[in-house]
Amino acid sequence: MKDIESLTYDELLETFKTILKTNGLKFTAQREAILKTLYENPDHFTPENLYLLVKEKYPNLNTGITTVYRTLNLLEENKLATSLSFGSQGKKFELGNKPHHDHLICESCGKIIEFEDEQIEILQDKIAKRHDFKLTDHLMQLYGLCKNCQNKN
Amino acid sequence: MKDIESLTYDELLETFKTILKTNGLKFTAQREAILKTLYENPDHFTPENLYLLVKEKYPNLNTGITTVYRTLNLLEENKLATSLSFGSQGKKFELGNKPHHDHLICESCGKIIEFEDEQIEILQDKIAKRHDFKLTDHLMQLYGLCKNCQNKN
DNA sequence: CTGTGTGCAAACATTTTGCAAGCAG
DNA sequence: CTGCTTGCAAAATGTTTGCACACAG
Repeated sequence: MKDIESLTYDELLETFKTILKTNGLKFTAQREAILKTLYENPDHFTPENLYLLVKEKYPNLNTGITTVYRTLNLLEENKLATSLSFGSQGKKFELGNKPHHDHLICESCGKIIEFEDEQIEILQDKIAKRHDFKLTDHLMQLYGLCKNCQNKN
Repeated sequence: MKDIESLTYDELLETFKTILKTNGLKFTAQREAILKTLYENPDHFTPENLYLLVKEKYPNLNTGITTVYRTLNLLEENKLATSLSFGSQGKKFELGNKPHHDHLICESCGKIIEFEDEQIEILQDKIAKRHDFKLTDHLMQLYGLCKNCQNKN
């Protein structure tokens, strides 16, 4: 499978429909609305944020937050989305199955920058090997102040 | 200040008392019980786990989980403890102010192995610089299967 | 004594679950 | 039609707060 982030929306939608069919699940308007909202806003969402945005964009669907949670979990189980745990509480989700990218998080304004670094990947593999671990995933988050917020003070 | 993890318990206790005094706070039996339990069990605790262990070791103090939370937050604010956010929910705490160490986490048995790697630190600084970030902290967690759990299958 | 600390219960915040009605296939 | 899906309300977690009493300094 291609990386999710390089798919057009139609390709993504097809992938999603295939997953649903394979699992005997149904394609519904709410599920599509959530997928599309994630696709069109390449940010990191809390379930709450996403819920509000979906309600705003598709008010007639009257989507419940329960459905947002259920859909996000469904997407994550099928590798169409990824969740991140942050400092204090809550989770954030992003569309895509990006095994090799990490996050820089501004502690002042909350901005999240994604980055990739192959050398980090290589080092992680070495470390895992050193401890007899078979790696399945990793999480790296760098916290600090972004350029803007450094200047504010 | 020396690294927390190299302190004897008495030194740690003195550090804690100094912090309390400096902040006009009081040294209580519950706070000591929690600190001592953390010191004697160099593991990663959820507040719940720690609460149960403290209750078991010091049943007469009748420590409440509220106090455990409050004490952990107090320790964290004063850099005597660090908390980690994990996958789904909850936090884990560990004693110590260890700015430069990270975790390997077994997804099967939950075991946590700590490691340090200077090269990773160096790379992180480079990445931050590349994005004009001023780093204050970082979190790196590698998920996988430990040796034992690989063999189980 | 004074004011901080404590445990309890209640409040909160986030996420999950039970259920009856709705709708996709 | 069948049974998966939905929204709602309620439950389940994990964490914080209000309060009256306890106790450290």
